[in-house]
Amino acid sequence: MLGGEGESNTFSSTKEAADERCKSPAVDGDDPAAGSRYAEHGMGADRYYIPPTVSKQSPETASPCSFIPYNPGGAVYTPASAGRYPSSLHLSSVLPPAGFSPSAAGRSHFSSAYQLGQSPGCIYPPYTGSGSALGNISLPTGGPGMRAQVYLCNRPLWLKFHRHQTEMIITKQGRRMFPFLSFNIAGLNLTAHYNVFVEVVLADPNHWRFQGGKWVTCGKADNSSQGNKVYIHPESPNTGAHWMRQEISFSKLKLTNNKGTSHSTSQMVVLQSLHKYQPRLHIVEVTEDGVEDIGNDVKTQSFNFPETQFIAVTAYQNTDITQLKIDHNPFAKGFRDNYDSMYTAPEHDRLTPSPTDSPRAHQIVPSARYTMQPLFQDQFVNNLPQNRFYNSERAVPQTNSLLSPQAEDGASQRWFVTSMQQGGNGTSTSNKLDLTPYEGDYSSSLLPYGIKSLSMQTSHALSYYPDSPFTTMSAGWGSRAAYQRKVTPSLPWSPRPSPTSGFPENSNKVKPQIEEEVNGSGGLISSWTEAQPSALSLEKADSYSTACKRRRLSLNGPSTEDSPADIKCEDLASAATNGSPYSKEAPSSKGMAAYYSFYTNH
DNA sequence: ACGCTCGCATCAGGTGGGAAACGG
DNA sequence: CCGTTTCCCACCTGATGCGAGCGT
Repeated sequence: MLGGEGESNTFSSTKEAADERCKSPAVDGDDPAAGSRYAEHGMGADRYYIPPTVSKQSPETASPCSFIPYNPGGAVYTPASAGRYPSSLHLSSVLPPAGFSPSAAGRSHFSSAYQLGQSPGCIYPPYTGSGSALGNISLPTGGPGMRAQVYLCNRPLWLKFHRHQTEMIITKQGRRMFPFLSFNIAGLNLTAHYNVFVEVVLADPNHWRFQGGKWVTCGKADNSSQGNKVYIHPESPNTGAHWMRQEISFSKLKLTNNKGTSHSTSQMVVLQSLHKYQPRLHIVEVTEDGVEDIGNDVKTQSFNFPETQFIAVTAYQNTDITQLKIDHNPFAKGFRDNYDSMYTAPEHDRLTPSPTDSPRAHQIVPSARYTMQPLFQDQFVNNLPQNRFYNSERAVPQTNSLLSPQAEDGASQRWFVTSMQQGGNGTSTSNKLDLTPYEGDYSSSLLPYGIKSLSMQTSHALSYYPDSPFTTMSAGWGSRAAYQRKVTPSLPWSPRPSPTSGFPENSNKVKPQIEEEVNGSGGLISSWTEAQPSALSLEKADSYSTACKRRRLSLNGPSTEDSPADIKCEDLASAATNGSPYSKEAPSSKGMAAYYSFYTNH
């Protein structure tokens, strides 16, 4: 582990230094797993795995970063009794269940590969716009094998949920995750073959229960969990070029509590209700036929994203989570209480005509509804009338949020460079990477993004949740329908070299994510390659969002996500990105002007 | 005539809510 | 008794198939 030890040692201190106001009682303060006990004690015993996600930043800089309880959140509990997890777990990746093969079978342990030494100043190598972006990646190490860079595409959405302690429904037949895991990968060998899979491991040794409006521990976790814990991406194995070409979505991954399921183990991950889990991404270099070189740990890399931690439940406990799910998951649209009214609202009640100028939801450009939603919805989500949903102790005070609405608003005005946490392997530098984005409360990070502009032209990865290319953007759903509507049919999934020349067109693919972050997760925003436009949109967006907020609060009018305003927002977001939902081409300046104009006029 | 695009209808499947069932 | 789990429901999305319209 490169520097893993050193980093881990800073864990507790950093945590303490973390800005308390940024902590979410639900996920941090009350989270036993969040305490340093795991870091300090767990580390000693290889029972606990504490990803070195904490940087050695000074308290000043670390505080803001603590917005996301990385430290505790990144902890992964490894039941001593879980034989499937090798003892070598210490500061390393957890070995996949024995059942997993071929890549994991027989492995003694996963390498604690140093996952990208992404320093605040070199998060992403500038994208040149020509040739292969990959070629420009500066590997943190000069050792054998390339170190992958993994980015959680829909991180903003995850953060939103994480603030309230994410819950995932598990059912006998299996329930998809929402938000689902979606990554962008860079730094792989273009021609080498890799298996990409997600493993869901216990995040802590506790059994949880929702009491008094928050999650509290309740005894010990059942370590005797059995069943599949690994979900291998259906496209595995495949070339590095393939994996880097577009988002790697795990939207089909299902969670179940049915240990007996064997037929669909490939799609189901067996979990236990009321236990906290940490998804972990593994990238294993394999031979062309999918056989892993068990003798080379360097070829295995793991990544943890603490914000993706969740508690498995059979029924939602926290209404905040429920509302977030409803607000962001298109399949739950039917539960949006103002779903009808939002579309039937009088024309005059609209801030601006929708693109189609139709009052009916389905007549509104679908993309508008989805794409936009995330862009500003967050701000509404946390500002919904309190009586809208809460009627029981399950309701969690808004204070549970890491940031108060005000804080979030403020944050939304700042730049935030999306960075993916890396760190799974207990690599140290990952911390820096992760935290950097949040540095200064998202205020100061304005880093050029280049790499993740890796192609995202199609949506196969997220064919179902079309957000595909822009999943990121809208926290997961934003880009949906419209984007894929006229998008070229998905290319067949097959290993093939990633056209280096293909990057340019997608150079801004990740951009949407930024947009999402503007309103999302407390106003996170990333600066893509085009800082200027984004900044502008952000500013206006913020302005608009304020108006929307007022509107919603006072009038309880049209829903944020579906209102014409949203459409505009979406358009704006789209326009601001190369991945315009209406075309693969970069938005025309004209279009941009129009969008900006909208904000200006409102 | 042929091929392509578009719109509509249909169907499979995903979603949370709520009530009933289950179990400690 | 209470907390948890299961099942069913209405609603929604997305994929697919089909036919109409249009251009070559």
